[in-house]
Amino acid sequence: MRDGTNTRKRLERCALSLFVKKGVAATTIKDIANKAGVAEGTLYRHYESKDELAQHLFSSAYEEVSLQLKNIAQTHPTFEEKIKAMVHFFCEKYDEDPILFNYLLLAQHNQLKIIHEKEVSAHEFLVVIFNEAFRKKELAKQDPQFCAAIVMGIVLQAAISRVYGRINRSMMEDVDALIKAILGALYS
Amino acid sequence: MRDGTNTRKRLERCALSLFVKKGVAATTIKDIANKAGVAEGTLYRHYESKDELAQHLFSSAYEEVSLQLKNIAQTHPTFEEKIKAMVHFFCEKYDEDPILFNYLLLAQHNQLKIIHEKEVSAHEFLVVIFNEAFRKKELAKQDPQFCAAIVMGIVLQAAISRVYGRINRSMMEDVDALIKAILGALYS
Amino acid sequence: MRDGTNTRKRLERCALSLFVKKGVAATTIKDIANKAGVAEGTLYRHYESKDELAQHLFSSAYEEVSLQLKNIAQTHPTFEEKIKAMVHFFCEKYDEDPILFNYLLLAQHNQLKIIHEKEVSAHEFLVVIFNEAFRKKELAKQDPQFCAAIVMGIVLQAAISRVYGRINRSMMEDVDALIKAILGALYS
Amino acid sequence: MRDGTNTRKRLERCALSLFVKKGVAATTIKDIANKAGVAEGTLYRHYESKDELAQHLFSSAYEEVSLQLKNIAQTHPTFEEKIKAMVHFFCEKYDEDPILFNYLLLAQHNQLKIIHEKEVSAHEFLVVIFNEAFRKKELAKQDPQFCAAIVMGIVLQAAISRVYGRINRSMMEDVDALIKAILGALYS
DNA sequence: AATGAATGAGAATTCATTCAT
DNA sequence: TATGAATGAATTCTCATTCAT
Repeated sequence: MRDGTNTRKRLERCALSLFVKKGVAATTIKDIANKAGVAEGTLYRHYESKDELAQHLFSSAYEEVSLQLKNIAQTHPTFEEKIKAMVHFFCEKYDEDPILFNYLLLAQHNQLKIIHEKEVSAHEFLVVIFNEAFRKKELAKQDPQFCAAIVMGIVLQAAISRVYGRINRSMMEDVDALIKAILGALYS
Repeated sequence: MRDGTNTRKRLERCALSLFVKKGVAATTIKDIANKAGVAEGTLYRHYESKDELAQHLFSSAYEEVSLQLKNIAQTHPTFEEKIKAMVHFFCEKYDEDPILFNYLLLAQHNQLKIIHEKEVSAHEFLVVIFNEAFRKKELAKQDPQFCAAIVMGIVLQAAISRVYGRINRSMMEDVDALIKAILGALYS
Repeated sequence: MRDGTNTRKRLERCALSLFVKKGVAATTIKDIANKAGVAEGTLYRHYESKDELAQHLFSSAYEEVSLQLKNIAQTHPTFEEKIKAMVHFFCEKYDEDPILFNYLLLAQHNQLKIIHEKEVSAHEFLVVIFNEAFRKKELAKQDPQFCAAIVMGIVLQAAISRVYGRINRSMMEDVDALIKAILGALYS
Repeated sequence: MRDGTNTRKRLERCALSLFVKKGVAATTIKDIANKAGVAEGTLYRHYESKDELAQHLFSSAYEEVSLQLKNIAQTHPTFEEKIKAMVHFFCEKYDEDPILFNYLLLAQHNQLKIIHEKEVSAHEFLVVIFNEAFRKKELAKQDPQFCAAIVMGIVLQAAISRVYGRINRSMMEDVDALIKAILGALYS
């Protein structure tokens, strides 16, 4: 009996790169099937619809990253260590699978609503961490949402610069600079 | 008596908010016409196509902002003043018309072709300014693309936090904090 | 401005005859559009889907007939007169638009569930009438559902015999014979 | 160890109830396979196609019933006895396997081609019997098609009332009432 | 300018059937 | 015999655009 795992993986990778290159709406089932070298109908054996595929790609990656971020935050005692570890983790992950990460970055503006409902956004984690830091007097009290925006903004824009080819280094090569910038912005 | 200018304006505002909420591809002519309270065909009295409308909305706003940004950069002598003025301008513009600005922000992920063709993204302005600052020793030499990413990241994420309702203040209320954070990140 | 009423009517008549001839499932949008001489997309300007069209054809006709039957039952005092008038009405209606009626007959096995929910089936009317007749001692007490089945069975099968070409007369030509048969069956 | 006969029987029963519930066209191979707890492909070990299965279910039951009906008609001398025996047989058969019988009843509206090809519908039997009765002066001369419609209508509607749960008794419990009604209708 | 019915190309989806295991 | 992944033709449906009014 044929094993569909391979086809499924191929479909996901092909869809991913097309979604990143052209956007979900502009990518057709035909595009994906052609690229994956299967018939159009095959996609529907694995996913109920194009949207479900787009969703699945987003959610599964997003949830995994979110969970790991949470873990990392918990295993580090001080605020500064938490931030360092999280940025480090993010850079590592990005370099590991830039296409998947690019999808995560670009898709967030369309699919984040769903994630919002699940209340597991990275943004919210950061808010929790900031509130804890304020309580422990590790950082001068400010709007945690504002602080979270700074951290997210710096890291995400660094990644987006890679999407558009403005920076070609790996994220890990900039990890220290990123951490320094973030802490500089927060402690300024 | 119907006034064509009014219809046009209404179509643009309705299109804009729908484009921001659902994305250009997912917004149909019918959506726009319904929201504007006109017939579907009416849109074609004002624009050749949906794409032309999307383009027009982007370009007209973008051009104005670009021009003003360039102006600001030229009228301020030092690097720090330039940055301050630009962030100030950005916040002001955002508060003036958040929906239009959100469209400008989010469109970068959908209509990149346009921006690239014009080769005049805000990012590129920043790179020029950074290179000048390095030349003038106003700032320790670094990768200007990296620096630009930091500035853009902080400002854009602050705006995006407003899109998602995480921050409800005006941008101008945060303008000083934003400038402080940016300079803190750059000089760290 | 073009008036869609004509197109709509034509679509309904064409759909109706195709549904009767081949069944709803076996009739394609293309079939209907071709027969009506319009583009396939046109159907969707008038109905959300093929199913909605099938449903609409059924419901609107069924509801009208049910309502009229109810009226007739109320305007006749005795049980026998009620039955006579209802059978008369049914025969008249059938002859007026046999295709629509055939659709009603054949579709009932697929769509009657929906009607059931509305509690307006002809069967239920009959039950009410029989209960009243039992109360008034116009008829020996029996299971009203059983009696209703007899009335419905005789009338509907006479109509179905026309669908399949076994009988070619109009229903009105058999109206007296039908009434006689029904009363004979009930009073036996 | 799997027994092929069992699988086949299960497939048939599952298909049957689905065909009755949703109609042949609306029932998918997947539906049947899922309900039977086998893979989709398995069905094709037993039947060439979905249509062959639908056909087979119909034909095998139909043939048996037809043959027995013919037999009954021949072994009873008088018209009244023939009718009584046939109704009796019909009720017995229905109670024996209501689902199969419902399929037989409802299939006439979907698979008429088959019946017509065989030209041996119950309706035609009745016509022959009626013509004989007219010849023997057992019944006043009328349109045999009309008479057949009365008999079929009463019996089928009684069965259909069971499909829709309006009557919950077995058919055999109503057999005498049915015969009385039929004769009442015919001799009226 | 405005309308909204009609178009038709193209996209998404369904599903009976085949086939490698 | 059994499996279920894969196929692909057929079908449904969408929607930007055109056009008669």
